[in-house]
Amino acid sequence: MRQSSLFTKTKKEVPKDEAAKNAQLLIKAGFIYKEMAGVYAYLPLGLRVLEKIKQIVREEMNAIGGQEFIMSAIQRKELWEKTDRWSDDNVDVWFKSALKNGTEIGFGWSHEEPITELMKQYLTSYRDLPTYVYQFQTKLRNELRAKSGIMRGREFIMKDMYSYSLNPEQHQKFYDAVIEAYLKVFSRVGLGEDTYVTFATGGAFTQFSHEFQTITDAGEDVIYVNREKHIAVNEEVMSDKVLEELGVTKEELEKVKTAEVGNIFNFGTVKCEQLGLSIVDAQGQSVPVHLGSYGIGITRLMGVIVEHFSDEKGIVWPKEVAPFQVHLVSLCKEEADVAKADALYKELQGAGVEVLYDDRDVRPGEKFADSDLMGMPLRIVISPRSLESGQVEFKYRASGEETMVAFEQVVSELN
RNA sequence: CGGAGUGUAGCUCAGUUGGCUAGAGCAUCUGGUUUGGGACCAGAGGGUCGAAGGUUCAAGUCCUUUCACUCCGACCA
Repeated sequence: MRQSSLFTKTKKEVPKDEAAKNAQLLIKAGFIYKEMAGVYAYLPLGLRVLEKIKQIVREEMNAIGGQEFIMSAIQRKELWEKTDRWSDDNVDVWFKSALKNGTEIGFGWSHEEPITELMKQYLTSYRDLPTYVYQFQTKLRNELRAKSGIMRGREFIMKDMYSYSLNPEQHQKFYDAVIEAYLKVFSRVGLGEDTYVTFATGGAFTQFSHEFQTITDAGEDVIYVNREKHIAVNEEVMSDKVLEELGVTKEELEKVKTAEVGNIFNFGTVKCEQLGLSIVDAQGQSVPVHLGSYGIGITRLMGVIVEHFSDEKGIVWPKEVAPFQVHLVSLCKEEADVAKADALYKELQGAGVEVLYDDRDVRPGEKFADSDLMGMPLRIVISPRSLESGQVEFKYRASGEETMVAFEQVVSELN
């Protein structure tokens, strides 16, 4: 994409009402726009990052048998009454409205109820199990206080997956597969080192649920980790008894701030019993289904990545989620040089390289500052100076390493 | 929802005890000079001073109400 046609612009100063580093950088660099507290628009560059993250998640969910679809954001009141989660006393994040005829509706803050209702039409036999479905959905939550930029919004995108299993064994098998898949996701987006499967409150069905917590000062949670054993326990379930069960001592644990990027639950059969989802087993008996719920906050994950990968100059996108792999920065002015820059741009595009081409007529300093701020993994500078020797300059955003590459060798150098 | 703070140009901000046509920097536009780390010179456009009501000869400034935003806390299946 030519930067001269990109409608967004970078800013030198950020709005003073934005304190979170992730939002400051993303706004400065033109990736997001703040509509109101906790509500952000994703601009072209930001959208590309979101899509990159979604694609990684999609691949890993498909790999363990997930089927993607998408539900509605508008939900019926009746379903939530069946599980006693419609009342504002029980769930305080509801956005609610009403149809013209007075029928009350809610805007989905979660989808366990409606999806299970939907599944009643399709899951009728033990032969239909297990079934795994997931979606990327905009969740709406009327948070009392939005904070931390895109890490805790009132409107955000979540990948939520649900498993319908015949029995505890079948459920557990998938649950374990999800843990592995999630770890792959966080590893692929560059957060593997600092993301821990964390024991957390499990609710009524199991002793623990599992959270995926990424170490970051911007986080809202506190967990205790043992980096060597890669064991982590949420502060809320820390006790001598728990530590003993996990085989670690307090002294071996380090207290860290984290952001929850994923969470998985076992609902047992309770939810399906409440909503009336049962199937006929091999013996011809009607039995309730085991439900599991698995979430990854896509937009939050983007925020955590920015918090994690940035320096004083701007964002440092991991290759896997960068909006473009290459930022081609042209300092060329003369017609012949510009033609060479254009040619290189086309060549890169032709080779399937995602390239943002800074063809703007602005001074070099501004281009470099913008390039650092926007944070593509590789910057290729083409200028009269470099072309004198028939070369371009490669500069890697993360390491700062610079090398000169012959004009003709650029594409092959990238492979 | 409790506590604290802030609303003046697209962004960051100044504006004294109420007083003349509301300012600066950045950004934008025009012309010129520049061209490897956010340049410089000259000029231009851009404002119902968050909103509503009130006091006053006179309100960005004082009073009342209200809305929004930020931070701390509580909350976060």
